[in-house]
Amino acid sequence: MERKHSASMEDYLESIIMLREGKEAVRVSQISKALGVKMPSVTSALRKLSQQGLVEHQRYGRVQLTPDGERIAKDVFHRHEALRRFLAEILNVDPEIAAVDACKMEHAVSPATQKKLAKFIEFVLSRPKVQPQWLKMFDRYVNYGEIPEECMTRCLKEE
Amino acid sequence: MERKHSASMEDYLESIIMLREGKEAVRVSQISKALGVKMPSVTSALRKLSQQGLVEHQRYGRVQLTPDGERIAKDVFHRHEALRRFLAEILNVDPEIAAVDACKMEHAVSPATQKKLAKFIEFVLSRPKVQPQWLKMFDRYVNYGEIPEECMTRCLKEE
DNA sequence: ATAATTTGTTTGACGCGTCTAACATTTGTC
DNA sequence: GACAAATGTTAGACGCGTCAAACAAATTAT
Repeated sequence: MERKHSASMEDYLESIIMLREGKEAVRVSQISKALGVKMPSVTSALRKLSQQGLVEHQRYGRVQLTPDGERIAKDVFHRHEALRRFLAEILNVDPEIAAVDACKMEHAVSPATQKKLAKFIEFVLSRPKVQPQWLKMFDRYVNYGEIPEECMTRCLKEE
Repeated sequence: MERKHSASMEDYLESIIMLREGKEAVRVSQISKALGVKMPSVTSALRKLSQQGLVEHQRYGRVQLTPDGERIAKDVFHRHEALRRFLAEILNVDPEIAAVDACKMEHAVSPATQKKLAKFIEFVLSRPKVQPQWLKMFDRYVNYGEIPEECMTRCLKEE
């Protein structure tokens, strides 16, 4: 689980796995568009990833992940999703902003943190009876400040 | 609140404000050690920050933040602290790892996210009666899996 | 099937942040 | 105060990731 890849290379791998959903294979132009970089950047990134055995890419052809590349791409994607969901569904950050922030933060999350974060999201969101009040309370706290203790207690007792 | 500074430059500013605590002024060597870079890197970063009006630094002299630099440094520091506390005190990530992760993530947090995150930490930690059970429950969830609903209810009713 | 368009690659350049090696200044010591 | 040690700077190089310009292949339209 050593994180020996740069943020950029992780972004390329992640974008490949995301673009591939449903479709057969991925084109350079798609990656370029998805990441907001020009095509030469993609070409050169792919050469590098190819040398590292993470993607398959023949000239003018489609791009595919090797098993190793797939593994890493999924890992990055999971980090991204955990962060995005935490921001959007728990902190109630605007979805657009949550996605953007998650995309930058994902590269900095250690395995230990990732594990805890994933558990935390489960913990907070998985109990449907608790979750709505809880998050509503938080939202109220964000917008209007402290919540009277008695209200807190009353609401939570309803679980 | 436009984030127009690189992660590196933010790190330099943050390290200056952190090293300055208590002491009078900050030396290049201290920054170098704190950030794990060689002194020439510090010198060149300071030149850049100086041109941008964020630090005061005369040759062979001490380093100080300008009001602008101070503002930004504090902002970075607050992001760092919010993340570190979230990871360490809520997710219960190992403190060392939490600090390291926070230090890398801090550059990716938008103002909107920062605001919500700070509120969230307050919300979770500020009510001393609720907080210990709540976090203990999460910890148990992390280590042993799902918690029976009735236990959950019983524990939370105690608030 | 040939021309026009879209897609992809190569080349060479640049900015950023880092480093080493060599040099300069300041500080501490005798 | 001179010398040694510690501290800081300059100069020049490098890796990374990006880009624009020029070129090449593949695709689409006529």
